[in-house]
Amino acid sequence: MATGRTHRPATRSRGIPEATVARLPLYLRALTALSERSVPTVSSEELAAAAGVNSAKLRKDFSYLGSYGTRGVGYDVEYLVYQISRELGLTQDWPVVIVGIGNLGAALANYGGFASRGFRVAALIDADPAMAGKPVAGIPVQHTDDLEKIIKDNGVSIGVIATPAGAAQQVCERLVAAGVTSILNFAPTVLSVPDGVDVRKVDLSIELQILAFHEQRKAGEEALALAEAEAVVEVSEESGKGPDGDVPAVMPA
Amino acid sequence: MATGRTHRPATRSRGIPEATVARLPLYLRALTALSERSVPTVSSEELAAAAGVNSAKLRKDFSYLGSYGTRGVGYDVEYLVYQISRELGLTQDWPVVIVGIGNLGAALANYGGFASRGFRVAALIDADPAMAGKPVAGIPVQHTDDLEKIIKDNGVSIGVIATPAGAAQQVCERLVAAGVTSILNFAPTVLSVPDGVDVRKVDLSIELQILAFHEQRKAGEEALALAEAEAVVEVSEESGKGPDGDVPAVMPA
DNA sequence: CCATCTTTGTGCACGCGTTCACAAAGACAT
DNA sequence: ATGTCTTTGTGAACGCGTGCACAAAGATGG
Ligand SMILES: NC(=O)c1ccc[n+]([C@@H]2O[C@H](COP(=O)([O-])OP(=O)(O)OC[C@H]3O[C@@H](n4cnc5c(N)ncnc54)[C@H](O)[C@@H]3O)[C@@H](O)[C@H]2O)c1
Ligand SMILES: NC(=O)c1ccc[n+]([C@@H]2O[C@H](COP(=O)([O-])OP(=O)(O)OC[C@H]3O[C@@H](n4cnc5c(N)ncnc54)[C@H](O)[C@@H]3O)[C@@H](O)[C@H]2O)c1
Repeated sequence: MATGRTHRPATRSRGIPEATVARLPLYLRALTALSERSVPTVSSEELAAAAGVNSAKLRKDFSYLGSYGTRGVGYDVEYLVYQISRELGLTQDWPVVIVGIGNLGAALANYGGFASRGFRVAALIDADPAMAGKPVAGIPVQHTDDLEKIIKDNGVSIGVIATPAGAAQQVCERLVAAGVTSILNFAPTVLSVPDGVDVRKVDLSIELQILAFHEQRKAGEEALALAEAEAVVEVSEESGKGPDGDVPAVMPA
Repeated sequence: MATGRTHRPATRSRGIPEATVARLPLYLRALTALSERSVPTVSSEELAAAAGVNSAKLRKDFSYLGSYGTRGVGYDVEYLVYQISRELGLTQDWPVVIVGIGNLGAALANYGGFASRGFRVAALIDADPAMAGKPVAGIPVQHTDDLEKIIKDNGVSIGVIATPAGAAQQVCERLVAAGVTSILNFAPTVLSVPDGVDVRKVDLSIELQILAFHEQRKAGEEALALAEAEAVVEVSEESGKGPDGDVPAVMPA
């Protein structure tokens, strides 16, 4: 998802696969829930079910972190929570700025899930002078003019962009110039960033379009199945019509 | 990202790879921008740059849809917009319901990017009786009691869940029972759904944790590089310390 | 101390996705 | 018509991610 460099120079350090990294938060969430219920140990099978993944995959994922399980018993919940947290860098505090405090930015600022994992909203930034000083989620909004100073004063390395698409690239450049090296982008634009900066994007519209594709496919197959059931004896009379019009104009009401 | 079934029984119809489907919206967005600037044709190289992908990948992606390019020239923008829209199922209207009209749900309801791509917010649903009837983004919020009726009356097949995590699974089950077959989940939970239902999730917390991992890795490598530069002659005196403590306690200020 | 039973950790095979590299296709000029 | 030049479409190689299946590890009970 990193837009800047799709080509990754391989996680050299201890080489945890990117796919594994993306699942660690999932495991952590499931483990935290178990921890809150004071469950002492958990098997790969149980934890995998809770996280919605294959148990072999989970075990392989954990094997990249080291041998933290006990054969015949399972994994110690508390210990694993600690190890994964440490691996993800959640044992330290990450100050985050949100730029663009509109509908979405305000919702993000109000989101409780931030603080629960070591992420702290250090500042809210918006270009609208009318918003400056107004508190959102208890934090006063600051003006874009002070962006660089805010970043540096707070030692921020993670920025969230929730501005309109047109402003995103420019905001991104200012963030990066000020020292931000990780960006979470909600604006529907491709951000170009220098090497060494990670970008991840969240795009509602893309997710919906992917769902629509599968939805259409389901409807198409259904219609096809119906057509087949009806025209069992019917012979193809007008085939070879080209690559177009393969899906008949059967729209689900 | 589909949580229900990670294992996909292969897109049988004409077999467009899942990875390609996920990129089509990206191409479509770039093409739409070109179309608005009245650019008639575009080469794979240019379009790939605009979409932030490799040009060979883009050409291969398009090859799954058919041969829509002209060698020596490139692709006809308008034609390609139409073909991709058709492939994604965006030539028809998709009524969508949003369940859970809190901070996030309200932001989603206010989002303009919905309508622009054939998605129409058919209804807003919340469990809070105090919200019933109140308009959000011009649409009156309806109570959860009527969920099934709303789904059926509007022929909704795509649902968005923006409730607290605790309510998500239950809401999901009601949606599915009422006929919804595609779900976009914003709640931080694993949803279990029957076969034939697609689930995609958007999880802010997970994205941030992935960024934190890389951020930590960057800081670690930097510290390592510094340490190496300092201790060029220094011999390892206390190695073989086990799999722990590999990253020294050097935290970025 | 030994047998049994559970569960981890991983070698291996397979399939998907990515990228390179190039032949073929066609536009365009002469 | 012929040649040149651009750009597509794709065969092939490679690498990553996934999941099976099982041996090794260790707990537990007698
Ligand atoms: N609302 C959603 O649910 C949603 C969903 C997906 C994506 N998005 C995207 O997120 C972004 C924000 O959406 P929104 O609905 O909150 O829009 P919005 O118009 O409500 O808010 C945008 C905010 O950004 C501020 N802004 C504009 N230019 C800026 C700049 N240069 N620097 C700092 N701040 C600036 C504006 O003052 C405004 O407060 C958009 O790109 C949108 O496409 C929104
Ligand atoms: N706000 C964010 O930026 C953000 C970001 C990421 C994830 N999330 C997740 O999205 C979800 C919503 O977040 P939020 O900040 O809007 O929370 P919120 O508390 O503001 O809103 C939740 C809404 O859901 C409604 N609700 C509760 N139970 C319901 C039910 N059974 N049926 C229908 N509606 C019900 C509540 O009445 C409330 O209006 C949460 O799961 C949260 O973790 C939010």
